[in-house]
Amino acid sequence: MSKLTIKTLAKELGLSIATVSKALKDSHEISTETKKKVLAMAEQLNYVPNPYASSLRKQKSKTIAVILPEVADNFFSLAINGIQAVAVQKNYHVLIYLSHESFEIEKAVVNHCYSGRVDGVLISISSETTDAEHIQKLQNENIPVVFFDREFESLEAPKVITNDYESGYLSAKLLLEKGCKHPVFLSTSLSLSICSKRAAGFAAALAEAGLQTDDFQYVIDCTGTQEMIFDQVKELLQKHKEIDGIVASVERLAMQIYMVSLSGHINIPKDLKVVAFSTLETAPILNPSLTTITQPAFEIGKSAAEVLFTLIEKKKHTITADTTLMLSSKLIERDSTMI
Amino acid sequence: MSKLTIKTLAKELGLSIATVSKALKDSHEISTETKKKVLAMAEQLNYVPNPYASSLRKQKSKTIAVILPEVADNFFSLAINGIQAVAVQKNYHVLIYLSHESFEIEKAVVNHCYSGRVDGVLISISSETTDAEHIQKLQNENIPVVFFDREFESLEAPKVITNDYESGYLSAKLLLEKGCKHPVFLSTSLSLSICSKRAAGFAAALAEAGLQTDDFQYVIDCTGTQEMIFDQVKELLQKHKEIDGIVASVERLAMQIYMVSLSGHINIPKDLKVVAFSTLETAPILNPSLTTITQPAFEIGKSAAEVLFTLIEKKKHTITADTTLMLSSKLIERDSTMI
DNA sequence: TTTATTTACGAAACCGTTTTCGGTATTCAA
DNA sequence: TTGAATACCGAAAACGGTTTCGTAAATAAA
Repeated sequence: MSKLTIKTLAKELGLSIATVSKALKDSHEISTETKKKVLAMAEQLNYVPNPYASSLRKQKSKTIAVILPEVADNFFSLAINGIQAVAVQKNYHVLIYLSHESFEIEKAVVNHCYSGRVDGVLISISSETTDAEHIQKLQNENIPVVFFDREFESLEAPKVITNDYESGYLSAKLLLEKGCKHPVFLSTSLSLSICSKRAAGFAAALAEAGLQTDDFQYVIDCTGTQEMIFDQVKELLQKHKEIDGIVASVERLAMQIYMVSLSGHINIPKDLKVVAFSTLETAPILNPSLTTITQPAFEIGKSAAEVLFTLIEKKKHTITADTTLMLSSKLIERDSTMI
Repeated sequence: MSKLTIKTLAKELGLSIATVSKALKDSHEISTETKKKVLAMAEQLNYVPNPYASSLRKQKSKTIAVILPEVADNFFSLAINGIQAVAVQKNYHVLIYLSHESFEIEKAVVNHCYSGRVDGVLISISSETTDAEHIQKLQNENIPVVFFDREFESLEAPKVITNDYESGYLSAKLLLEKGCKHPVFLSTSLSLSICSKRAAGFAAALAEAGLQTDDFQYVIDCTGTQEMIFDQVKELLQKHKEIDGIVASVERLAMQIYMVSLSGHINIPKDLKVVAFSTLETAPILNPSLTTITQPAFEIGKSAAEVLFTLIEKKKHTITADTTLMLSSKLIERDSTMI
C-alpha cells in the first residue's frame, strides 16, 4: 500500500487536493456536506497529515525544544512534566535535549533549534555556561527563548525562577537558629545565578549574625561525578571539624553529604545539620529526614511553557522581553536540622 | 534580514542550488575547491538547513519518539538518559510523550507518530493498556517499534526488558529467608507484564516453600494517586497484622509503604520487611536503607535505542522482529530486610 | 585525430501540504 | 432581465531542500 497522502484522499473522494485540505481545517468556503464526507473518509482511512510538509509550508513546526543540563535530577523531571502538560494542551510537540552541564554540547544543541525546527525554546543553562551569545543568536532569529530555573542574568529574556536569594538567607538563618557556629554553603558552580544568589543570601544571613566571614571559607564549590563530590565532601568535613552546618545548593550534593555521614561516623543532625535545595520525594523518609528548600518544579515548568506560548502566539501585550516570574520555594523543616 | 536558505547561499556564492546542496553533503561530484568555498560560506553565515524541507524530500525525519507513562519515576529518567545518549551519537532528535498511565492518551500519542513524524518509536506501555492495536498499526506502516521495560507480551516486536520473573522469585525467597511468614506482593497493574511476571516469580517461591497461597491474598493491586496508594497500604497493613513482608513492584509503592510506617508505628524491618523494585538513588540513605531490586535503567534505554536504530537502518540480519534482550536486575540487600 | 570516459556543475522534478486567486453556478437585489 | 453578491470548488504557486538527469569541458583511450 502506498503512503496515504492528501492526494490519495482527494482521488478517493473525487475532489481536488485544495478542497480536501480546506475541508479538513473546517474552512468556510467548503459546504457542510463535503466537509462531512471528507472527515468521514479521513477518519476511515486514518489519514494523518504529514507534519513536515505542513511545517514547511506554514513556516511553523508546532514543536518546542527543552534544553536542560540533566534529567536525573528530580527538579528537571518535574519541570518536564509541567512543560509537557501545557504543550499537549496547546497541541505542541516537545523535543528534549541534554547538555550534561557542558557548554560545548549546549551550543551544539542550540544550533539545532534554528531554521524552523522549533517555534521556541525553554532552557536551563549548563553550569559551564558563562556566555550567552549562542542564545542571543536564537533571539536574533526571532525564536522566542525563555529561561527556567537556571537563567543567564545579563541576557534580556523572560525568566521563570524561584526566590533564590531569600531561600539562601533563610537556610543560613535556620542553621544559625539551630546553633550552628560554622555553617558552610556547598555550591555547584558559582557562575550559575541560582548558586550565586543562594550563596549571597546565605552570606547575608551570616554577616547579619555578626559572623566574621573572613575566618573560614564558607562557600565551597563542588563539581564532578558523584564519586568526586563524595571525596570532596569527605575531605572537607575531615579537615574542618568545626563545620557544624551545611547547605546543599542542589540535590546531588545533599545525597553525597548523607553518604559521607554514613561512611564516616558523622551524625546528622548532632554533629552536622543539613538543609538542601531539593525536590526529593524521599526527603521525609531519609535517615534522618531531610530539611529541604523545595522548589515548585512542576509549576516552574508549567509557567515557563505558558510564557513561551504567549510569546509564540505574539500576545506581546501581556509578556515583555524582560518579564521575570518568581515562584516561591518552601522551606520544610525536618530532622536533619533538629537540635 | 530574510531567512537564510540554500537559495541565498547559492546566490551569494554564484553557484546553483543543486551544487551547494551536494557540496554540503560532501558529494563526490563536487570539486574539492568549491566544497571548501561552500563550507566556508555556510559556516560564516551560520547556515542551518531547514530540517523539515529535508525530511519531506528524504522521507525521514531523523527523529524518534519516546512514549512513557511518566517521567517522575527514576527508572524512566535514567532510561531517557540512555536513549538520548545513543540518539545524539546517531544525530537523531528525540520527542518525548507522556501517557500518564492512560490508554486513551497513549493511543492519541501513538497517532502522532504516523506520516513520517518519526522514524521509529520506543515505548513503555501504560498500565491501562490491554490492547496493542494502535501499536500494531504503527508496525503496519513500517514504523519500527521497540518496547522497553513495559512490553506488550503478545505483540511481536523487539523488546528490551529485565529478568522480572527471576527477580520476583528472588525477592520472595529473600523475605522467606529472613523469616517472613506472610509476605505479600504489591502490584500496580497485573495487566502489566512486568507486574504479572514479578508476581508470578513471587508466587512460585511461596509455593516452593509450601506456603498455602489460598489462605490469604498475597498479591494486592494498588492504583491511583500517591494519597490513594497511601490509604490502601495503610488499610491493608492495619487489617492484616499478619503481613510481615512486602515486595513493592514499583518505586512509588515503596515510598508509600515507608510513609505508612512513619505514620503508623510500624517498624521496618522488625514488624515488616520491605524490598522494592526501584532505581532510587536514595535507597542507601533511607530510614532504614531500602533493599532494592535495581534495574539497569540506563542500559535498558540505551539498548532499546540501539535496537531501534539497527531497525531503522534496516540491518535486519542482526535483529529480527522477535528479538528480546534481557538485562539483569541486581538484588541489593540493605537494612529494610534485616532480621 | 577521433572516440570514450570522467569530472563538475545546473535545470528541473519532486516531497506533501497550504494558500492565493480565479472561475463557475446559484441566489439576491433592483 | 440584468448586475452584483455569494457559495463552492479547483489550478497552481509556493515552502526549502534532495535527487535525477543532462551537458559541457577536460581527460583518457583508441
